[in-house]
Order: sequence, then structure tokens, then C-alpha cells
Amino acid sequence: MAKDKADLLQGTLDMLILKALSLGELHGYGIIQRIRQLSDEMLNVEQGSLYPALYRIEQKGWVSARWDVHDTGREAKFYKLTRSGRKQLETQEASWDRLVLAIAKVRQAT
Amino acid sequence: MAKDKADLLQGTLDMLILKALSLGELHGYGIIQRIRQLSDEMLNVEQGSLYPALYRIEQKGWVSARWDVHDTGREAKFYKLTRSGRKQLETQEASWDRLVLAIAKVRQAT
DNA sequence: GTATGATGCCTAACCTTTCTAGGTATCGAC
DNA sequence: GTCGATACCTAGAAAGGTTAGGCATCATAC
Repeated sequence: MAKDKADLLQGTLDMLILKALSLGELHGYGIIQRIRQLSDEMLNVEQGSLYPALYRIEQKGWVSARWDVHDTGREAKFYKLTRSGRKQLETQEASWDRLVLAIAKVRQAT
Repeated sequence: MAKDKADLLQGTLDMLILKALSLGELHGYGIIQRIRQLSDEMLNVEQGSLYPALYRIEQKGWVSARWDVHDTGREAKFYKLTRSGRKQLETQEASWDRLVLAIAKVRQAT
């Protein structure tokens, strides 16, 4: 990965996917693009990370999927956040905030 | 782990250990305690995570270790940050900041 | 027309790191 | 003398991200 891209830490990907989908239904490839755009090119999700993650997330009931054709006429698998997924997003964001806070505390120490 | 404790994400432990040692030489068990204290009990590093991590970190030359006896008269293995370790800490903190920033950007989106 | 890169989906094997769950030993407190 | 805290360690499992492939369609460049 390019030097200026931050590697994801394990556990952050689900949150990013859920967040991307919270802005509206989207297909897999589009999720990668949306995350890249929103993060000002700082985050680059690999396809090999995304698709297995989407599968996991769908199994857990956080998203639902359906095949559809989009504007360009191409087929793609569209994912939509479920109610449970929206709740999960909140949970994960709260966890993330706690972790960031905790680490900030440790780093403050002199 | 207790509900109020945040699980660590992969990749954050090294930084926490290095940070703890940047405040002064310390033995393994003490590192756990220091991280717990500094984080207001929010972070709890398991022994089974710490000792392998210390070994890895020592192999990389980021810390040096020596056996010594401390105040209480008990033996313990004391770890000290090396110059290279101090540099690594800065690098990891910078990575962490970038990641936190990138994720914040994604989360800002509406 | 055809080669290339972007779009779009997927999988398998690998790697790293953390956690769980054990083991050992010393020490102080009860 | 038992129990919890201190202090070290290891093996195995679990998790999830990366690498490196495969396949197909489409637009663009040559």
C-alpha cells in the first residue's frame, strides 16, 4: 500500500462499511470508493478485505443485499443497512470513541 | 473481559507498551499496571498478549531487557526503550493520528 | 480491432496479533 | 495454610486484513 495510506486496524473495517452504507444503499465496489473519497484518499480498502467483510456483516444481519442494475447499465450487488446494522454502527462508533479516548489518556502522560 | 474495558485493536498494543516505557524503565507486569492506570482503567492488557508482544518488540530492537531486583526485593525483567524504540513510538503515534483523523473524516459525512 | 485500465464480483492461503487458558513461583495477609 | 497479588512464560485458537490470484464487462487509447 502507498506510504500515505493508513493501514486499517483490525476491527475498524466493519464500522467503515456500515458508515458508508448509512449514507445510502451502495454496491461493494462503490463502498470502497466512498470510503476512499470520504477519507480524503487516506483509507484504501482492499477488495480482498471488503468482500469477506460484507459476507460476515450480511450473515450477522447488519446489511441486506440484492442484485440490481445501476445507471450505467451494469449489474451490481447492492447492500443496504438494516435496522440492526444501524444499531451496530452506533455501538461500534461508541467503542471506537472509548478506545480513542483511552489511548489519548495514555499518550497524555508525561 | 469486563464490559467496560475496551478490547484492543491489533496494532495498538506495541504503541501502548512503548509509550509506557517512554515514561521510564519498567518490568512486564508493571507495564500492564501502568497502562491500566494511565487509561483510567479503560485498557486492560492481558498477560498472554503482553509477554509475546514484549518478545517481538525486543527482537526488533525497540527495547532492551535485563533482570534486576526491585524495591520489594523481588526479581523482575526490566525493559527500557532504546533509541530506535523511541523513534518507533513516534512513527506509530503518527500512524495512529492519521488513522484517527481519516476515520473522523468518514464519520463526519452526512 | 485490440490492448489496457477501470469497474465489478469472488476465493484461497497466508500472516500477524490478540485472547484464552493454562503452568510455575514468591510473597503478604488473614 | 490458603488465597490473592505479583511476576514470568507458553500453546492453541480465533479473528480479520493482505496478497495474489481468477473471471467478466465496458470505455478509451493506440
